Amino acid sequence: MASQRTKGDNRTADRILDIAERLVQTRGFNNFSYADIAKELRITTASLHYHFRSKAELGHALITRYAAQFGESLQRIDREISDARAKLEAYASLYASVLKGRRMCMCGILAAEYQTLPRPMQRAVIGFFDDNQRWLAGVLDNGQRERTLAFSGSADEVAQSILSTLEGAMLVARPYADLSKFNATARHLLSGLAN
Amino acid sequence: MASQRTKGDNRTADRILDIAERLVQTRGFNNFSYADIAKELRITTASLHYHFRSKAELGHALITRYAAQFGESLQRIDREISDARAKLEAYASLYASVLKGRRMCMCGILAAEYQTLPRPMQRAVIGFFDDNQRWLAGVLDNGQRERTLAFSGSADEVAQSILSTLEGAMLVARPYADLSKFNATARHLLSGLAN
DNA sequence: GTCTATAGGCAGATAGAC
DNA sequence: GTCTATCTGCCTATAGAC
Repeated sequence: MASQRTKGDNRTADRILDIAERLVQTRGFNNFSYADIAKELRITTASLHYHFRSKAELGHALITRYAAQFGESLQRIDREISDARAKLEAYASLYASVLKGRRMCMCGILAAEYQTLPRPMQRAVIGFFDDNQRWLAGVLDNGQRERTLAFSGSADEVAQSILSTLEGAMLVARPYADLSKFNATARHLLSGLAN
Repeated sequence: MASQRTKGDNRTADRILDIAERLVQTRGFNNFSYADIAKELRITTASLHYHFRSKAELGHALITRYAAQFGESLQRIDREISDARAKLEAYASLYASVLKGRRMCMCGILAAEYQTLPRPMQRAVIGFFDDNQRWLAGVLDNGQRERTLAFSGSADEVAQSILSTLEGAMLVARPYADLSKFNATARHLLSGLAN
């Protein structure tokens, strides 16, 4: 199918994605409508369908863009920080900054709705988690070799554990609107990896 | 308002709650309908409204019952297990058994939808988390005194951390339908509290 | 690219008979 | 307690004019 990239001007498509992204991260994929976006953007829902033929397609585009942006953040960490422990702290800060906006990690909230999502979105959520875990495992491996990190079990298992803990910390802290609840968990998590 | 408790026979109400509970834990509160329950129970949606006047009321009853059952499980742990570390393992097993049924913790999935929930349900979700954290903090305090557990930071912070980690481990593991992913995180979590 | 108009379905909820 | 019938509203999506 022709993606919106093939259409000349995609500033509108980007603005749609911006609004939809915020709505997904605050309300979940099934709990916002084309009407919500249309109202905010001051266009009609019919126009939205020109940019994204279906909500499923919009949803898939959302995850794709989100994962790409997150990947860029990880590359920036790799570029600017060499110490493994500092990398993990920067990683946790990515989550904290999302939570600061009263949002969940997009794939965290989609994981909660997983069984109601269209297949392509399900696969993309899994892909996001896999990418994160792979990156974390790499950081952990390096840290262990350089003796700046210490942990028992495999790097994969600990990577899984870090991802889960940060997602859970966001999930639980958000209803309280209390960033310090998140930070306490992140701090405890990282202190367990100190050498 | 007259709750369904005041009405003579509440076997039907209980069956409604059983079905709705499973639907919430697999799909989320906003992603199932009275029609779903009605079909499974072979009654009409109009009859459902006799037992629970509104979906909001049904949702509140769901959390209340879930929290009460969970509380009973905690009491049973307190009764049957004295070692603090073994209590935490039993606590993690509660989560594992929920996940085994492809379900999320009810309040975990409701936390993801938090901003779309009616006020009374929001308060009940917070209450569930508070209760769990309080119980965990008590276990941690005892374990620290008896030197069977060791951790840095306050018992409250570590309790918060345990709750968050287990909720997150469920959230992330469920799309993979892989219990071992959950277990790896739970094991890593508890190993960090060993003495 | 955006609009009006509308289709077709599903949601939660209520009235009133039995 | 359960039913039929119905209401109102919202949802995603499409046809076709501009």
